[in-house]
Amino acid sequence: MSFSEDQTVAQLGALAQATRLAVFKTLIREGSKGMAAGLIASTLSVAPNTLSSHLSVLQRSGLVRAERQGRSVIYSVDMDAVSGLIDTLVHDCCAGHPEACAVIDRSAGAVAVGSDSAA
Amino acid sequence: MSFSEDQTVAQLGALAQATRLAVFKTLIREGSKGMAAGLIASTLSVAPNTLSSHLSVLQRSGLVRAERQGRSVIYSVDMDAVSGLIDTLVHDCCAGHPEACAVIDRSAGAVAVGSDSAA
DNA sequence: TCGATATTTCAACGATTATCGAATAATTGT
DNA sequence: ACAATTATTCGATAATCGTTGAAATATCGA
Repeated sequence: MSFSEDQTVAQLGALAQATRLAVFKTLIREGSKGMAAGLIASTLSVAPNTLSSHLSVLQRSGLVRAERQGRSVIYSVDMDAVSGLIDTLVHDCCAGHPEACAVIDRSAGAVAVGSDSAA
Repeated sequence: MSFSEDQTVAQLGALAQATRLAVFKTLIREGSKGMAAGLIASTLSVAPNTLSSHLSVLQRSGLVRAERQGRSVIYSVDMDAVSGLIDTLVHDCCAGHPEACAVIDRSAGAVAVGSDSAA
């Protein structure tokens, strides 16, 4: 269920750019309903062709899906992939040092570390 | 307590490179005791000067700290920064759609989403 | 089929990145 | 002061990245 190191790097890289992170956040907000490429472009004031290349990076990383719908292409976040990425990060952080995760438990608030099903 | 978007991008970018992700994992495993730059270099078979530039990226992002100890420079992970990054990611994922986080809760195993103190 | 809409692809460019060899600091022991 | 150890900085180079304008593709409606 976990990701290869290469894929993790690709997914982190996909989010490690201001425009793409903004796209990601926008898509997350839209949920499973997704959003058309053109609407994302106008919402974020990004040129359609520039956005297209960013969307392709996000899609290639697996964090985002695309589905043609008439003239539009609807993009949406693959929540399983996102949770997998977060899972990988959290798992790496706890590697060999479960007590290190206490920090995450405490300061994050929204994240609680429990069983180790992620191994 | 949260990070600016720029800092989030910088931190994701710091991890979005194979060598740096390997350094990060190695340092996580060493915990608060940290590890000398040279030892990291030989452990990962990376040239000292190349590693130095990667360490500087990690340090500039805030994910990693450096402390001079005699001739060596000991690097260690700032767990607060790591938990902050994970917190930010999780928070973004839940933005406006708390039910989306159910996926994280289910598939991640090690991550459970509870109260929304991250807002 | 034609024109309009929506998106992607292509070629080119400047900017950034990862790596290397060599030179430069900083620290320690003699 | 000198040599040895540890790490960083400096140029240079090849590769990758983000953006742009123009052209191409796909879909729909008249």
